[in-house]
Amino acid sequence: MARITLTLPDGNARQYDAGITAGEVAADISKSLGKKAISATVNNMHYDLAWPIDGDADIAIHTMADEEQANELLRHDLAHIMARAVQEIWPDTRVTIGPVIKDGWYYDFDRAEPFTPEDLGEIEKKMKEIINKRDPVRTEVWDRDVALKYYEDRGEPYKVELIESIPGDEPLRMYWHGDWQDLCRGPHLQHTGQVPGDAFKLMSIAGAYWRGDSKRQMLQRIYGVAFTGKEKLRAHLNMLEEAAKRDHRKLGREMDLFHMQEEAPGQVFWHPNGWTIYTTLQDYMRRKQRAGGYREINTPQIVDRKLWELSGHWDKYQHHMFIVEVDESRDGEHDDAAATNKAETRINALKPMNCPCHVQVYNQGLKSYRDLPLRLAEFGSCTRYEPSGALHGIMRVRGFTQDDAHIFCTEEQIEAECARFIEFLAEIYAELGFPTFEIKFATRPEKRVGTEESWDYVENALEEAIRKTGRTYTLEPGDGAFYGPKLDFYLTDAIGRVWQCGTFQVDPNLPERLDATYIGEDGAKHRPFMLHRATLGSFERFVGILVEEHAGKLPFWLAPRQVVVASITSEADDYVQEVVAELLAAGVRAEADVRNEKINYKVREHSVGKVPVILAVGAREVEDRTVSVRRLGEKQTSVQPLAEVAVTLATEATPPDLRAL
RNA sequence: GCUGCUGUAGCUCAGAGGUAGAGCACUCCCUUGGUAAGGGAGAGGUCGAGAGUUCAAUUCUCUCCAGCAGCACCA
Repeated sequence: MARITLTLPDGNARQYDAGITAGEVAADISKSLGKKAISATVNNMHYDLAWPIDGDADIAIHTMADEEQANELLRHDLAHIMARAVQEIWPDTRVTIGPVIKDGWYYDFDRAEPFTPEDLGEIEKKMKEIINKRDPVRTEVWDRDVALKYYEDRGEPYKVELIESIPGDEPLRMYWHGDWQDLCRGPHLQHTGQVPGDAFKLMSIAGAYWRGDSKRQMLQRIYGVAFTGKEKLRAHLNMLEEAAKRDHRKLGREMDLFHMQEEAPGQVFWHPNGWTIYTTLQDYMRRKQRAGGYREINTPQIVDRKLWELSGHWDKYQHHMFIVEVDESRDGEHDDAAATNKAETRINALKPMNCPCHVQVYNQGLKSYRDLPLRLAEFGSCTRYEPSGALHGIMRVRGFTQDDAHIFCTEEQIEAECARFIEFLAEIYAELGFPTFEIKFATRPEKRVGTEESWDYVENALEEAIRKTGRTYTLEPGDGAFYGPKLDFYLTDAIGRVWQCGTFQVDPNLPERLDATYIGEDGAKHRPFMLHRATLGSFERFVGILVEEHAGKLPFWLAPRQVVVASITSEADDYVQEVVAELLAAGVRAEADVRNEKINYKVREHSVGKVPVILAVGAREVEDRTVSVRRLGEKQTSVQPLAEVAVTLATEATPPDLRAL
């Protein structure tokens, strides 16, 4: 029997017979470790205690104290336990797959009857029974034929399909939780009793396509969350509650930022408060872009289909466009007669993107290589017929405005423009309170146009640009557009949700289709590259992110209502107006509250409304020309001279790019 | 778009086969109150839209619309 050497994390090496299991190793190290062990990491692979180790390896034994591994195991075991529970309650249910995800797991089932929320309780109860039984977990490796036959006989077509999709040389591993069996890569715990029965919860039921393919069967997915202890579960549920409180749809209503209604699904009715945030952000971006070498333009909203046919969008994205048909023969007096005259009907589309229009601006007049790089920016209002199920508050809408720009440049300029953009974006994100962000680099997809050399060059330029900014990125191989690679910029909000905002895409295709050219140094016509880029993405989404990130308590300069001056007695009313006037003159968004209400009431109402500063004035303040300053979230107040407060607040109200250093 | 759920006053929600209720918000009155809800009165609803069953539908059934969760999508 061959001998192998296993090296522990402390560097200690031990000799064993090949084929020893991780569990046996743990027991050999110490009796107590043998009891506490749940799994092992063997050469960076998460190993089941029951799996044999065949060669020399680094090994680390895990116990429940190793959060990462413990979570993975217990969540995966819970997936199996849940599937078993479901099949025990409803034997006619077919099982499919059940992976571990962030904070928990899901399992997809095929069952004629829909699961109801009440069913979740029943399933949970059954799961707890299974956990209490402490059923042993057992694993075996099976031959393909045996496995296929097994699942065919049991009428589990999804499992059969799964096996057929697994490459032939991979071993098929089976796991049993008690008598219940599932095809599974593992690893797992040793018995069902190791799963903490009080630290999991079934969360929701939803539809999900088999194999993620919308053309295939829709299954029923049950989501669960699980942790190593019940305090952690409670903390997680608590976090979800907090997240719900800062939902921009809820805050949007509470802060009177915007509303949406049935007649215009996916489009925003901005109220004064929300529009203040929006325009403040837009003014800021306009200044940043001007300083960043962009020229701002504006292009039409409704464009004849001919242009979309030329650009290629009519072919591929027609179903995502709002089509506007206009009878050109209409004269306003004989609508009925004219409407029948189809020959004069003109078909337009609301622009779903700005790029083709920007090329039209570029194409006016001859361009020289001296004009490049030419950076054309537009706060472009776009309309897209997004699928109904995709809409989400103001984060995913049908009508939105991008902080869009297209940079026309030569191939050699791509790298510098890319680096320049990353710096541009990084500064803006930092000023808006997001010092860190993630870059995803999407490279050439399977289906693509262009030569390999060109892809090599452009991908290399982007990579080099990122490198020069000293930033890191994650590679998304094959995720690029069919015409070129792209960078996407992601922000993480205060509760860990990730949002795609910025983007940078290299496009040699559209200039080709729309025949954009420039005259080179050699006097000949050349084809420019087009770089699509957006910093915030869309104002709608970004306002939503800001609201959620700050739980409505926006930075002072972005807060729609910055200061409320509240009278304590009506004798102070005149002074209140004076204070408001002085603050307004200083550039602060101030308003008066001289309603016949107690100061307690006013403080509460404006605090709930997330007004960052409340200035209360009564007889004393009138006398001394002071104000009592109360900051949102703080209990104590301080009485300060009005003149001083006006200066302080005026400074805070200044956007970050205009502040003196 | 798909699966499931939901739609009652501005908001949060209760309700029942016989044309509706609470709290907050709103209006008016009293109260001039010192930092998170003072008191009283009043007004406010084709119960998402349409069709069907019924003597009778907001309630039951169907269709549509919108929203929510997830999936798919996000050029």
